Amino acid sequence: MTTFKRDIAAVVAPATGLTLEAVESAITLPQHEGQGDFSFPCFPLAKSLRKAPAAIAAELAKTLQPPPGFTKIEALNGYLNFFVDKPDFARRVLSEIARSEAAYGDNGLGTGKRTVIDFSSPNMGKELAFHHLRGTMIGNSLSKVYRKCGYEVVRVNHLGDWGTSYGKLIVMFLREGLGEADLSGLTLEKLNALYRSFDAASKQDPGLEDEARRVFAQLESGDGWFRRLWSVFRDVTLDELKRLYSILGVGFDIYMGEAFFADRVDDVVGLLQARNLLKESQGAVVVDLSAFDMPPALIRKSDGSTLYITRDIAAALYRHTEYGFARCFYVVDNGQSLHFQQLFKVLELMGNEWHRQCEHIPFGLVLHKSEEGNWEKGKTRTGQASLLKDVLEAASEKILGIMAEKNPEVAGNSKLAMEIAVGALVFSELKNRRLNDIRFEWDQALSFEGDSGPYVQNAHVRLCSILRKAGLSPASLASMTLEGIRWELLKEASAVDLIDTLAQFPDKVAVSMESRDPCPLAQYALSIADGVHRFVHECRVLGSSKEKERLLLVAAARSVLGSALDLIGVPAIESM
RNA sequence: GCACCCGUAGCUCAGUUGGAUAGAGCGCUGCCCUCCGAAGGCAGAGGUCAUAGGUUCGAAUCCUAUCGGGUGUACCA
Repeated sequence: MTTFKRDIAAVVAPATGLTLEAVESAITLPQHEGQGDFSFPCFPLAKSLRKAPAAIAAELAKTLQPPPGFTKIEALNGYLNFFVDKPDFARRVLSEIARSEAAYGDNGLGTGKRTVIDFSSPNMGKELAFHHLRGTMIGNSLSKVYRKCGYEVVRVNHLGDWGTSYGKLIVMFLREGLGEADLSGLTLEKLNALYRSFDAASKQDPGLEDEARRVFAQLESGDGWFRRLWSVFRDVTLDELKRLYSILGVGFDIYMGEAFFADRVDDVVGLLQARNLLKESQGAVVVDLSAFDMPPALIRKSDGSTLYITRDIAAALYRHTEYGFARCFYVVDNGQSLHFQQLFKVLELMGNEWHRQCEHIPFGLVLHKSEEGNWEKGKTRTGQASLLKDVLEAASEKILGIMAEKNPEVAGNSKLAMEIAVGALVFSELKNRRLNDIRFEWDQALSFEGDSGPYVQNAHVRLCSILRKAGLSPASLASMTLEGIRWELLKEASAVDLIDTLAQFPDKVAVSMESRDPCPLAQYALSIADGVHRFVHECRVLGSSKEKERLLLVAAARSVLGSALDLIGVPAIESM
């Protein structure tokens, strides 16, 4: 794509007096038929040339020679429209895809740089709710996209395994008369129930909150029994967590929770003190941020225990010295933006120039309908938010029914049903821009029609099916010879459009990276699927006189669609 | 009050370093399986891009204000 733009720039720049870069970045892709394949708008030239844009375009169209690979240049509405030589375009695009395969779309933007991506990061003792899927899959996708751009990526799960919540769990555990003997059979459901009963009990007895804080303070100062309970609670949660991650196809390089940083907070306090940033206020130790129009950062509570910003400072310092990151991303919901503003400001005040390399990647909240009928942030503890495992299960069950109805060959394949369920749920999370709030409704979450994961997966399935019937494996692109391919035969509108779409993949990868949003790639997967469905509908592949050419396009489309699906975390299945 | 985010078709949303005639899906009206998978394709209806100003040759996109919705705002994470 960029090589085509560069070729155009080489012709246009000398004639207009603009730089190559200026021309290249001004070139756009036209939307409508008859406008060619690449356009250069002549409007900015009107002032310097003191001529109407339409006249400039007309004159340039007359005098310029089409660059190699182009057939003609036309002027229309003040635009200079460039028409590619279709067979040559097909040759260049498909050859490149065939040559690079899974590496197609790679770019070296991040070569030699390391990026830490902190995502998912759930709290221990609580079930994963549906809304955790968003951050988890955005982080998962971004880590793949950044890897594709050459970055070395460190995926960190910053577990919420420290804090007053543990005081609450321990208080309830003891209140219910449980002990060592009950630890072996402990489940995450039970821990969740403890949270709920704590909430109920503390409504009756507000003193319980204080007790929980006291217990946490004891835990933090090293109480052995409490430490033992904490450790079991954490393990129980982690087991269930990893079960769900494996269903989702998500992996982490490091599970390092807040507890790990708990005994580094004294160092943080020391550093803050050395910079003379600390101040006592209402019995607590804070960094005053009023000069920056922000509430103070609470470093230590009045009972001496720490808060999560203190541990986040410790974690940032640790990550910087340990990984020497070029970038450190925090994929956390938009509700925490003030926290991250405070965190980055404190890092700056501490004299860390690298605070600029830290970035909050916020995403919109999942809203649930309250009893009053308002849309608001769901709460796991009140049971208002839906659990991720329940949604996954309901989705795969429904899909199992659809499979039995549509394709007897795969009926009863529950593993496949789960892959389709994951594809559906993940795709619907990522097809919209990450900052949009999402309203959770069961019938919408379980809707698999239209622009959905299954639709995109189905396009991949059909390509695989054609390749299979041709006696080829889905990944057979590499083994196909380009010798004797008659490129001019790929001339039907659906074939031409599909090739055009495939050519855009590298640009979409870069856009997704720059915007730190998987959405452009999800939308792109959708447009490949559209193109695939139209192509296989219009153009018979097997047994056609153009079988060799069309089979190559099928294999190339399969390869690019597979890459796109992989980047957004939707399973690229081969039958359904 | 202040801060962050959102407002595009009846509904859910793409489109955003400013470019030509604003696009999908769902729902609605029809059409297409002796044809590699119909979880598909084709056609139709549906829009003052929240509102009002501004910048510009050009604004859904940038700036300002207003309205509406979500979230956060000192000892939870």
